[in-house]
Amino acid sequence: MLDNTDMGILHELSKNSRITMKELGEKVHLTGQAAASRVAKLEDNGVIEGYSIKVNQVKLGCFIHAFITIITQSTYHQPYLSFVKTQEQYIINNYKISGDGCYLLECKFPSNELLNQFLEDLNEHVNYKLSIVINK
Amino acid sequence: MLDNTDMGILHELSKNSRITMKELGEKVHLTGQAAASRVAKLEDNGVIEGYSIKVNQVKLGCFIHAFITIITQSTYHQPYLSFVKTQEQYIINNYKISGDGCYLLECKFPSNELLNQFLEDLNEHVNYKLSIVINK
DNA sequence: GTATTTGACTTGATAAATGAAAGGATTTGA
DNA sequence: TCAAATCCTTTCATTTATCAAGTCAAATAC
Repeated sequence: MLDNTDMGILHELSKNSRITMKELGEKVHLTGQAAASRVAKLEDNGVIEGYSIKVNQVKLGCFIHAFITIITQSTYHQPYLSFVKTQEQYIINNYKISGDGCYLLECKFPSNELLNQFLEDLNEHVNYKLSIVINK
Repeated sequence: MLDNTDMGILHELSKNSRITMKELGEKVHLTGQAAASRVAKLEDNGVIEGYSIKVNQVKLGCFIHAFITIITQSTYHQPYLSFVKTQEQYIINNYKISGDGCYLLECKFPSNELLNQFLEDLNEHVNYKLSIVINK
């Protein structure tokens, strides 16, 4: 389904998705037009889901990057899920997981105060274990 | 430092980083040239770290998305870190964390067999707790 | 209070990329 | 063997990006 050229295209676009089709073509030994049509095909069949940017959260004022393992006593998760929806500014991802916990919440916070407030609010619905990212 | 227009630019580029500067300008009520110069400034001061794509890992044959909490008995982490470097094809992120464990490893695997092999190899250096992502 | 500087934007000209259409290899299947 | 399909290249018209002035307003200095 995908050949080495396609993998090369995905690799190059992962490094820099704003590259021109002409440059991309040069990297994988195609003309710009051929590269563009390959990329269009990768979009059509859903391999490429979208184009995004990497934002430096620290420079945006979010110093704290945390993973929070969610443990629910209740089998009724809706209160937790509703709460998460109200906290979108802090949430990067909410994974439903198997293993140690029901959900793994990836979050960012601009201060310990706001993290503390978030945890207090969170604790009204579920228990949790907190892990702070020190380095990547 | 960053005004609402800059936030709008970051928002639009997060949704689609391949938008033309002309279109981006229209969305935030600027000319293409003004938008391009704002974006250049955001790149220069490090707010925008890069441009990337979202790849559908399932379509690439990686069905299993896992978080592995790493617990080391030894204070000497180098064997683990060296091992991780040899397994780049499976590793999405390796976070050093505080809390329950020393590292949080985000991985993808094309099969249970390869996950199993990975865990066996991993277990030669450290202990771990495995969480499989069911949903996002 | 006026002049100067600075920053952010617009305009306009030029260079570059994109998109569409046509055509040429190569492969596939009847 | 022939026809169809796939993938690529070439060409050209159109769109976009880039660079250099030029405008405007606010801040700063004299």
